[in-house]
Amino acid sequence: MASEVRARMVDGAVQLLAQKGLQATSFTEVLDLTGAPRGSVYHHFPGGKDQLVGEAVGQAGDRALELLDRVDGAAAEEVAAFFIGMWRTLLVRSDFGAGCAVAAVTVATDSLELLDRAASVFRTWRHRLAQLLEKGGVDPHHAPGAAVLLIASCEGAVVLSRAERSMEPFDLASWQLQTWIGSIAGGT
Amino acid sequence: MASEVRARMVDGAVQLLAQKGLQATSFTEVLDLTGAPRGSVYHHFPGGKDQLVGEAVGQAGDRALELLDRVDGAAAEEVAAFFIGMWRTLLVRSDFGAGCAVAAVTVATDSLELLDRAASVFRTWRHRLAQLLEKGGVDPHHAPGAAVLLIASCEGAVVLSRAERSMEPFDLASWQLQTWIGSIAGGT
DNA sequence: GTCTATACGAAGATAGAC
DNA sequence: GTCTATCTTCGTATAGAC
Repeated sequence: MASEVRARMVDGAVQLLAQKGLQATSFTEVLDLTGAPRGSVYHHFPGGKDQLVGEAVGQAGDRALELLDRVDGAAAEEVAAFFIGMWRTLLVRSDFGAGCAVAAVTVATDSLELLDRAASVFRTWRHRLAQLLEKGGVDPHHAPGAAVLLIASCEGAVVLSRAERSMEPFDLASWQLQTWIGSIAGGT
Repeated sequence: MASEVRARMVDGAVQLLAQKGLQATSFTEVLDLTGAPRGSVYHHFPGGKDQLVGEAVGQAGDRALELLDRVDGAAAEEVAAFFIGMWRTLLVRSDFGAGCAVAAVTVATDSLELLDRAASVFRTWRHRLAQLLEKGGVDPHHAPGAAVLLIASCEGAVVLSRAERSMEPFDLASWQLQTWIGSIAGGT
């Protein structure tokens, strides 16, 4: 299939963004990682690197969103635990080598379009998470706030744990988070 | 003075890291920003870019630490509010153009030394913040956890707000954070 | 769709004069 | 301490053949 190579390149870009950041996500690296043919880079991505990275950001956003479907209808505590678990798994599997691809782009790009793409992903996550938390028992008034704090905390905790190459900061932060979610979900 | 130029370069590097990330923190950019003379780059930083960036990370860490001295002895709620306020000010003053220099390095470097430097900064922040929170009324058992969550949340919230170019995510997250701190500080 | 060749710029780094 | 010149490597991007 024609787009198989294309899809692999986008996936590879997601991985590289998460692991090495925007700079190191060069065509050369993506090609090395995916085994995609050099000659077809600008065939698939006439918009160049920004297009590839933009699609990678979208891809990373979609993937997380799909995963969240698994806890649709679950209790708020489980929703939070699952979301936290997603990030924890990323850290453990990559041995602290990977973080959030979307955040990596956000702090390193000078393109407003890429920034908009990242913003769009974050907004979608926030919305979906708030929806799930509300369904799971969180006061509708508090759900949006709980969703942002959950996302922000995980994003930040991932950075701390990557720097320290230890789960300790992440686990410590997520523990607080979980008990907090428990308190606003149960005690309304 | 001899080290004046040097200090300006480190400060410039901090600023560039926060605004444009590790890649864009090149000697050229630092020189343009600070007006420092080209010829003395490797005189002041024989270790090259990594040395400059490493010192910038340390500098950024120290600066935040110094600021925190202002709330030594204050109530936990005030300590949290002040820490949050530091990040808020950064976002507002830079019009969402700047974030955390330490985090920017963490997600983009492949140097273990730089990662260690970043880890060291985060650990110092955690320790100092926990100390202040404890002094301000937080249960000693909970202080370290509260400190990590505070730092992680702010780091993440800054990223969300930079992407969306709006204070809304940051303010929403910090609001949750403040009420939470209030609950663990007052209600022990 | 994929190849090779190539243009162009920018980055990090070094050497030697002043 | 600072300057200029230069080397090397790597990145993005384009052109034209297959």
